Formats: sequence, structure tokens, C-alpha cells
Amino acid sequence: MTQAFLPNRQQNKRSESEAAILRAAEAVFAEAGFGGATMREIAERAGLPKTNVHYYFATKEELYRRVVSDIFEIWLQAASSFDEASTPAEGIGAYIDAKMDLSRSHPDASRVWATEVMHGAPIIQDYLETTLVEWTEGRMASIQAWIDAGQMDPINPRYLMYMIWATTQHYADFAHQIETLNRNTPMSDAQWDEAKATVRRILLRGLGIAI
Amino acid sequence: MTQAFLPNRQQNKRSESEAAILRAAEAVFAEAGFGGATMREIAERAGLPKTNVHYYFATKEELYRRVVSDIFEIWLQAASSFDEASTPAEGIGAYIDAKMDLSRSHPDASRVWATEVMHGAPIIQDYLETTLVEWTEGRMASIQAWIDAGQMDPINPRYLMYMIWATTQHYADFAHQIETLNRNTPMSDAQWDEAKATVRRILLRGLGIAI
DNA sequence: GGAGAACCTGACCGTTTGGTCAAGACTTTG
DNA sequence: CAAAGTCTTGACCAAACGGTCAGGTTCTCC
Repeated sequence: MTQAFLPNRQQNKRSESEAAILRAAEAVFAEAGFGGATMREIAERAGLPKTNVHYYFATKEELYRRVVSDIFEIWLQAASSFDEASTPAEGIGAYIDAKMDLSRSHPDASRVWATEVMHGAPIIQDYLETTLVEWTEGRMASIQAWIDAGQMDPINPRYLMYMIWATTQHYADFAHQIETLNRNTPMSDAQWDEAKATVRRILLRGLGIAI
Repeated sequence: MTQAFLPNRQQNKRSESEAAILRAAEAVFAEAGFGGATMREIAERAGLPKTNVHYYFATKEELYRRVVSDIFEIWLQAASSFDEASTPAEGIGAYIDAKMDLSRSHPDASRVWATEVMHGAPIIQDYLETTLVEWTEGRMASIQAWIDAGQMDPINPRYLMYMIWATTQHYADFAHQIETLNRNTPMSDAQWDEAKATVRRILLRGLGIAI
């Protein structure tokens, strides 16, 4: 069915179709959740017959799993800045900025992730228990080191991580509510910059980090 | 069908059945979203035949709307402390505490709300545009008054509201993820207190409010 | 150019869904 | 106790769902 080595032309077609399906699936899953999404809708948005979608992804669950794990990769990569920084102002500040940028560039991804977790992570529980646990403990250790060096206030790094995730992802997950409260207008670039600066400022000052 | 004035005994039965259905519905909608929830499942959890559920709530959408608007009421009432306070330390601090308590006592409610908003608020858009807009502007005015009085740092009250909502609701919406990261153990009372204190401390200090 | 693999698709299927219906049981009221 | 309203229920239905299948088309490689 799926061959490891394909000629160029077919490989392009495959990746194009797959990519179109994945894009459509991300949007539909984000809007309707796993249960509310239909393969019909995904196929239509991808511009393909439903049967063709099943050619690339045998089941709805397989497609969903692929969408969610792609998102997971993006999330993890957003934190590279964390380790390259020597001061908490740089490290935490850059992480906040990176997460805020992701909330604007990939809001659907954030919503799919949020829905999956809210429903008990039935599909990606194994990722949570392994990769996310390890990743989180690594970042917590970095924060603890800054605390031990007296570079920021002593707080439990765990609850700081949650605060950063919550505040930044909120702008993706609750974008519709935010837009409604903004006179039914999407946030402008200026508003976005102000929101980003406000989040950054309050968090850093709240941690006793000079800015 | 539904009578305004019923004898006591029947009124009790009605309210009991309705309440059981609403409880079950909140849990099922929280777990599966609107699309993934089934009337069968809701009926089973309420301990009633499916037909009986339809006797009280004609359609799935009507039941859902009732669940969501009940939640909306709870949310709004959580902010009474806001206006009764004279200092931002009291007002904002008490609001954070109240929202954190709600995240622990009514996590399903928060998850249903989050799912509804994430999917574009197809059912309760009118609430958002009227009640929530008014309510939010009222609280923003209170915050602005504290800023003008020099009692806290000058930040845009709007983005502060979002931060408070995000950080507190995160503990309900992402409870499953938090539990997984906590060695698959629900947060203990002590951990909860620490999380609450951390959120409160970081936000208040971040706003330049002495604590 | 022909064999074989990869890709595409319309028709179809069993299951589950939200919702209906008609008939029976219980409660209240005269 | 009987009539009227309220509540409960098993059987049923059309529609929509995820998924299958067999047959056709396109591409690559020898």
C-alpha cells in the first residue's frame, strides 16, 4: 500500500494530498472536536472524495492521531530558546514570546490539543506520560537553577509552567471569545503586541525578574 | 407539556429528574463535546430511558443550551467580590481565589464552556455579545480606577482579565494533563493551596500590588 | 510498450444517531 | 372514584455516520 521509496513525481503527489488532508483535518477537528468532525467534511475541504482520504488514512482515529502528534512536535520545538539562555529574563521571556507567536500562527493546532486533553487525552496519553513529562521536568530544572542562583523569586517551577501555558494558549483557544469582546474584530497587530508585552511584563515582574 | 404551577410532589419529581439529566449532561458534554456526546449516554448516566430525557428536553441542542447557560450564571456570580473591595489586593486577589475554587469544584462546567467557545460559541454567541461584554467592561472600569488612583501598575485591564481567566481555568480545563504531569495523581489539598498561592502571588506582584 | 505498482473513485453497507409515537402508569383534583 | 393532567417507556424511523469494495486511471521502470 504505502511504499518506503517512491519516484519523485508520485512522492510529490502523495505529500501534497497528505498535506491537504492534514490541513483540512486540523481545521475540522479544531472546529468540531473528534466526535463532531466528519470524514465527509474533511474530504470536502481537502478537495478530495472521501474514499481518497481513506486511502491515505485508513481510519478517522489514525488521521486524528497523526494531526495531534504533528502538533505535539511543534509545541516541543517552541522551547529551544529556553536552554540557550543564561538569564531568566532571556529564557522565560523568549519562551513566552515563542508561545504567543505560535498561538497566533497555529491557533487550530492549539485548539485541537486543548480539546484532546480536555477530553482525557484518549489518543495521546502515551505522549503525555513519556515525552511531555520528561520535557517538563527538564524545563523545571532550568527554572530551579535560576532560583537557586538568586536570579528570580523562589516559586514552584511547575506552577509557573502552567501559568505560561495557560496565558499564552488562551489567545489561541479562546480567540473567538477575545474577538467577540473586541467588538467582533480580530486583534490588530498593535493590540497583539500590547497583549504580548502585557503577558511578558506581568509574568516577569511577578517573578522578581528585572526588565 | 410543562406547566407553570405544579403540585409539590410532581414539582419535586420534575426538578429531580431535570437535575439528574443536567448533571449527567454536563459530565458527558465535558468529556465528549457537543458532537461526541450522545443522548443515549446522557440518559444512561441519569438512570432514565432515553425517551424520558426527550420528555424534559426536546432536542440535544436545547439540553446543551440549558447546560451552558447554567454555567454562565455561575461564572458571573463568582465576581461579586470584585466590586465590594476597595483595594486591588483585595478585589483581584479575591477574584483569583474565587475562580480557582470554581475550577476545583466545577471542572466539568469550565470544560463545557471552553469547548463551546473553542468551537466558535455556536450556541451561546448572543450571551457573549451582550452579557459578557457588559460584565467585562464593568470589571475593566474597576481596574482602571485602581490604576488611576496609583494603586497598581498601568497595564491594559483587558489583558489582565484574560490572564486571570486563563491561569485559573487552566486548572479545570487541563486537569487531566496536570494530573498526568503530577505522576498520575490528582492534586492534593496542599498542592492545590500552593498552586493557588503561586498564581495569586505572581499576578499581584506582577501588577505592582504589595502583598 | 507492457507489466506492475500506486493512486483515485462511485456505489454500497452495517451501525449508530437524534428524534418520534402511541400506549400505559402514576398523581392530583373535583 | 373518575376524569384530566403529568410522567414514563419500548418499539420504531429516517438520516448520517465511518468504513469497504471492486474497478478504473495514472505513473514508473525494464
